[in-house]
Amino acid sequence: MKDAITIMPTEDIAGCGPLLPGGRGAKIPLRQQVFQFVRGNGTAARTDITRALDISAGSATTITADLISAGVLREIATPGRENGRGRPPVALQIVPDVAHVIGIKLSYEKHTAVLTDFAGNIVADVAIGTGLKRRSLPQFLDEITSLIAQVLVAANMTIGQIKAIGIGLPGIIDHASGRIVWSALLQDRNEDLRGAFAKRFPMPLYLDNDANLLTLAELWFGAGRTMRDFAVVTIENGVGMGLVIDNRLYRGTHGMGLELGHTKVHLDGALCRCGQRGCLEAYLADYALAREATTALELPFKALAPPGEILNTLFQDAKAGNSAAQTIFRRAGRYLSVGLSNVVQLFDPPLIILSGERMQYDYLYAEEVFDEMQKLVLSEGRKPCQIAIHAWGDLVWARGATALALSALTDTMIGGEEPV
Amino acid sequence: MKDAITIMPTEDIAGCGPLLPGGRGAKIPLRQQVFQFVRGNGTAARTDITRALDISAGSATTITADLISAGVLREIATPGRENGRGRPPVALQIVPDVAHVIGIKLSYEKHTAVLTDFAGNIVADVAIGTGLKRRSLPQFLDEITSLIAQVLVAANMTIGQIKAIGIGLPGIIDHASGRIVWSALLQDRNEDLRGAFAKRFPMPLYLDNDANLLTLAELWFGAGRTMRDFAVVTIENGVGMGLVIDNRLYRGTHGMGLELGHTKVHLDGALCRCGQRGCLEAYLADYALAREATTALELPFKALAPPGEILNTLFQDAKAGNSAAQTIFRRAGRYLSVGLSNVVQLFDPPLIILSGERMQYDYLYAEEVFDEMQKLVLSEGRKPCQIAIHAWGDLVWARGATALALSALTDTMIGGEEPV
DNA sequence: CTTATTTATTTCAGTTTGTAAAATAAAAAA
DNA sequence: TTTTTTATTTTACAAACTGAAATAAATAAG
Repeated sequence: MKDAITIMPTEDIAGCGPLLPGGRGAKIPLRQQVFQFVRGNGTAARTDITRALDISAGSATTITADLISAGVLREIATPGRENGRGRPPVALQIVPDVAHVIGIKLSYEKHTAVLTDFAGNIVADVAIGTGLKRRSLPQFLDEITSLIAQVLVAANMTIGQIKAIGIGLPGIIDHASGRIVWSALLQDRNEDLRGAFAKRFPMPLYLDNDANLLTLAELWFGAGRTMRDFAVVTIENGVGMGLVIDNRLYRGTHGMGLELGHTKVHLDGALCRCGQRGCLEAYLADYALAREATTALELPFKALAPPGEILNTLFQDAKAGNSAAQTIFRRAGRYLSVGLSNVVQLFDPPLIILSGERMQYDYLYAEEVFDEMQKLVLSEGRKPCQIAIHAWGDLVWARGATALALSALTDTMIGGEEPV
Repeated sequence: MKDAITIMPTEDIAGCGPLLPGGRGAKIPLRQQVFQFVRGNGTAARTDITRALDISAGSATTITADLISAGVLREIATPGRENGRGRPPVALQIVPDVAHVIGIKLSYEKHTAVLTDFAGNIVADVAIGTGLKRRSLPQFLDEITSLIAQVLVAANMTIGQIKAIGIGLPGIIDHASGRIVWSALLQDRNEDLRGAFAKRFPMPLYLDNDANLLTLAELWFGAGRTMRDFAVVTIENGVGMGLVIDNRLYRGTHGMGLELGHTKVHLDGALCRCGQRGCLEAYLADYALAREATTALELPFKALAPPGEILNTLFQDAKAGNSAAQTIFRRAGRYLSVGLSNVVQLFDPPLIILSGERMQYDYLYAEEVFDEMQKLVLSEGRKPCQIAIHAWGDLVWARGATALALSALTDTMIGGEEPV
């Protein structure tokens, strides 16, 4: 079973964006396919395009000429080949400073922002802490404005150079309308962030929830680039999930599906912060573990200690051999197996990426957990689902947000539809 | 909440097949769109096509002329309009006897077959009982051959007129390769039914599992025709599920997802016939209820009584006020709530169709069950998921199989890809 | 140094799949 | 009859490609 688990390196590859064309048989115009291919590979010659996309050489010439005259593509000098016979290919690349975008992740304790160029290269990033618990929309906008200002200073750029902004936050977000249906960060519900943003800034704003941001980050910069279908599961404050089908993010019909954390794994089970009982999250999320920890470790009741700290103590204790602490992790691990097996059973992805910042508790991500997961799955004739563990830096989310902005921006600049 | 539940009539509408074009922005050729539109509506004039598909009148002329000369479409005399002003539209329809298909459902106690024309009209149907438990592939093929022969006799047709055959059966079926990875109907696993079939019959064979058949039936003939996305859940021998996304059947990556019956709803819970514990099916399927019934009703241990009979007794007892019997249904109902809420939580469909032959136990399909389901779902800003209960006759499955055959046949006759 | 060979790119004459607008057809109303 | 209205057909033309021949730019061979 061990070979079914991969610990992913935090590699640094050229190019960004999905490397496969979108939806089955979907005939997106060659213009976009070419653009995405070049962006995906960093640089590419016309022949590469011809071969990779299986189009005629004539089309490659016409389309690249078109994109070059549109200013989004350019030829670059190649560092002389070593063993070439015929006419040398001339490499093309995205013109990086045609446009820039900012991606923002808003969270409970820290907000981050990343500024990238049109080719997806990071130009600058900033992080700010926040003391606020729940904010009004104007306060929220002030925080966003401040983040934008800071990252512009760090990049030594002006707001006019930013052509799109992507924002992600936990909660129920309506991607299509740009409204925040509900979020623990805000005082009120159903706030029209896009509308309010438009009164302060000229460029378009794209919103999504944080799990989708992470999934997008995997699709654009991570393990999912070469995968047509995969699922992403993340355990942080809650248990989040994202799904890519046919190289595009699947958001559910109303854009509020994939709430893995609130699927029920026990009738009348443990209490979840959503008010329900038996949610997967109530066995796995940091607050759930912290809750048990206060009992098991006979900690003094401290309402003020952040769950993160309690968990670290708990983890140290477990490592040191405290069997109560170990039980807590072990039970959580079993529930993780159940949750993952349900994902496999329903979505049948070839790969599940466990992704996020806090992929650290070995007890949760132990081989036995994945072994048990595979056992819980009907395995008649099934290829076992691969599991990849991907620990990113804390900029993942914001990078995902830049992907959101970039893909929308590409839509408007190249025309037509892109596989977000 | 009551308005969120619909009991569907078994209507009889003209036309068949999905009424909406496939995948988002998917540019399927107009030729196919036109064909599907006419088939979907039963009859349609060129103007209807022009307006509905938003194409130019010229294209309508060209394409219909093309389809007419290909022999798949024809003009029919219209029964004079009542209040028409201008030139009367001339109606077009699919030529029904260009081709015929047979759809077959193979099951534990009964096999059914339906023969339809190219427009999807039923020409004949047959059902045969079967005493066999587990068969060899040759025995299986003999049964299929016999069904085909009988339905041909009933329709007074010859095998040469059949251009495609669709077959569905419970188990793990590889739709793409036409192999039966595993089925309780067969002795051996990984049998190449398509290959074996090809040695006896000249026409192509399309295979799928029974839950997908039912979903296809809803998409082609039932409640799903006007829905872009919906889920189908069926409770029979097991708990099955199907999903339509963007007007096409979603099969999971390896074509073996959507095993709702084997998602876990209880760690170390009730024993399922799959060998695992805590599967949803172990609380809901007929064998699970029958298992409890033998305890509660203090029935003599009868290994021979079929679950259906035991269940009927149980149901009568519950109706008569036996509280043990009622508890059994009530618990099953609660688990159904949990299963459905998990479906909503993960897939977020606007509609779940509870479909199948045996939608009869009011205790399971009571309003309270759906009420509880809605309560189990995170409902912040969410439109409540509609529930429709659709009790079909026992030909549903075989009709779904004809849809499988018809859609593949259309592919080859009209060219290109269809949203199966 | 010149010529062949090889590989990359461009040019150019179709083809396919549509559209838009004018022309034609067929009916009811004036 | 003539007008009006709606349906269908015709015709010219555009967009997005393809395939094959022509051209470019390099190395290898003589």
